[in-house]
Amino acid sequence: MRIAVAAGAGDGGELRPLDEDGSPAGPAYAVADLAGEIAARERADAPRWVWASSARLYPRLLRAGVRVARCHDLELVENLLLGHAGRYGEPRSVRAAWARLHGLPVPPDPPPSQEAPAHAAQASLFGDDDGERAAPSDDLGQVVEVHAAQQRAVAGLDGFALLAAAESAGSLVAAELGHDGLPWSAAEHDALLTELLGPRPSGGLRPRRLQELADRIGAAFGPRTHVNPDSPAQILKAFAAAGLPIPSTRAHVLKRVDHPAVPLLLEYKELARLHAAHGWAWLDTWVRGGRFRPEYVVGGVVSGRWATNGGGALQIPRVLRRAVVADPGWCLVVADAAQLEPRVLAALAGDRAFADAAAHGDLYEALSDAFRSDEATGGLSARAKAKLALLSAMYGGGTGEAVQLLGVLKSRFPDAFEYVEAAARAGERGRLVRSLLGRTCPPPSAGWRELTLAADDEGDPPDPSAAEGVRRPATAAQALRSRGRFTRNFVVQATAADWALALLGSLRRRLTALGPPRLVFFQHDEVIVHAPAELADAVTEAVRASAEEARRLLFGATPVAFPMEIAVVDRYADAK
DNA sequence: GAGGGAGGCGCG
DNA sequence: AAAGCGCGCCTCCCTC
Repeated sequence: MRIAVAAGAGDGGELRPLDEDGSPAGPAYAVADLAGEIAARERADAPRWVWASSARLYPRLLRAGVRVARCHDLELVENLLLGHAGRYGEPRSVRAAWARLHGLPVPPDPPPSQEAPAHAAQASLFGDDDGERAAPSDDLGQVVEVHAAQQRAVAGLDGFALLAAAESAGSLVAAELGHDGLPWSAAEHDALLTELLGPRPSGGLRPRRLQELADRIGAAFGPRTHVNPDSPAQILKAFAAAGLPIPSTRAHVLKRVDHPAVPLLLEYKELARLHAAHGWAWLDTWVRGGRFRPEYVVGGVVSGRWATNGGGALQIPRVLRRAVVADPGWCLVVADAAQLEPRVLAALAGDRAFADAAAHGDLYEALSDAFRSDEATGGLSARAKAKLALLSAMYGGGTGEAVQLLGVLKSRFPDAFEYVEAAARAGERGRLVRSLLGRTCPPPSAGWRELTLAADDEGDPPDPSAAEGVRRPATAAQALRSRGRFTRNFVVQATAADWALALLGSLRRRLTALGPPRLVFFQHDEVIVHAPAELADAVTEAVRASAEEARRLLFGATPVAFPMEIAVVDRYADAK
């Protein structure tokens, strides 16, 4: 059973029961308390809720204490359908979708980010929690019509029903992650910063440790020399003046330079980044009541990975993991899909030998026999060679010694090799590639087509569009290779995202059955569940069962295993 | 003073 | 030793 929902401008809204195919199964009706009505119908029927956008609607329900099991997120599904049709980036709102159905002018999507938590404090000045109440109310007729059209479209595309359901489940998870928050100890965070940087400085001053390093860096270049270590340009100049010209100030470049300033600079860079990106200012902005509440953006990455809006939740430095601490009597179940992308390739390609190697344990170790005899890459262990070959195949690398290793991969695991090669060739021809469930890569830009059509053999002209200021490959050959690397990687990364989404949906359902445990973190191939300590084993089992369910949903009877590395800990830093 | 590109680095 | 894919977000520094 499905129920379409249109949120009103205030607390009310309109609803209408639907059949699976989207046709109305009863009359529309209005209610004054939408959250209350949804709670009641959820208890009675647990329908699949059909609404414009979980990101806009569901936080309001969560604040009212209402959780739902299933939904159909029209904006996210519209986005998937548009992408599949090669119309990536067209407006995805219900209004826009409805206009397209009727051949009417399509309104642009409202600019994102107005509902970001960072702006919530500002918005509340105007009596507005996070902007959703100010949004114009949904039109129930449009919701019903767009949903029916989507159901027809989805039914005609292989895998898409699962993709739409998984993306929608993801939208519920994302809102719940933002609502529940990651347990975060401000005291631990502050202690770590103080340990590494010195006490919190007042004003905009550098912390003591950074100032010391900055002074010593200047002194290393000469008496009374002043170099701002935050300025790559000044650092380059200082090294040039010292007779050591360097192409950039990246850490790996500096490491090869013999100069007393180098170790100081490397330490400065590391600490300065921690201070700037995750220092006291971050703590003040993002942590409230012992929780870090990032805003996840489902489908924020073309491959189907999630992005976040502010707070950098997907880039939390490893040193800060000691600030992620379970509540007393609770634990963190930290679970990580081991070697997910090469396993996905193994399952996708149906390469018998490769899939057998991926059937259990350490995939790279299992493959390493094939690379043991390779002489070309001296120092590396056979396992390291196997890993390098795989990464090169999936990322489109393969310069230098990796060329040799790719040759081994090609001869020993031809189907796996061919799978990514075919994706690369498709990309170079300007074609679209898709994940297993049908998520589709964006088409190449007009500039790419122009460049690659204009000069399709060697001797490419310099890029005439450079004047536009857009960073572009200089030659057609570069553009082609770049696009090939993108599509080559897309098929693997996007199918890994399919799998992760299926995992999340399954795990969410199992955790709901357990009661108190909550998903509190998700990062591409890793989840954290916050649970009462006595439920740790049950949660661990739920994670394993979910990984297995995701494998079966995507790949059926593949021999490829998707093992989870799971740790039950008090703090995130103690996992692996 | 805002805006944005470049350089750099955090995560997977 | 580094590189090949996908991101967000910091500071610097230049342009408008």
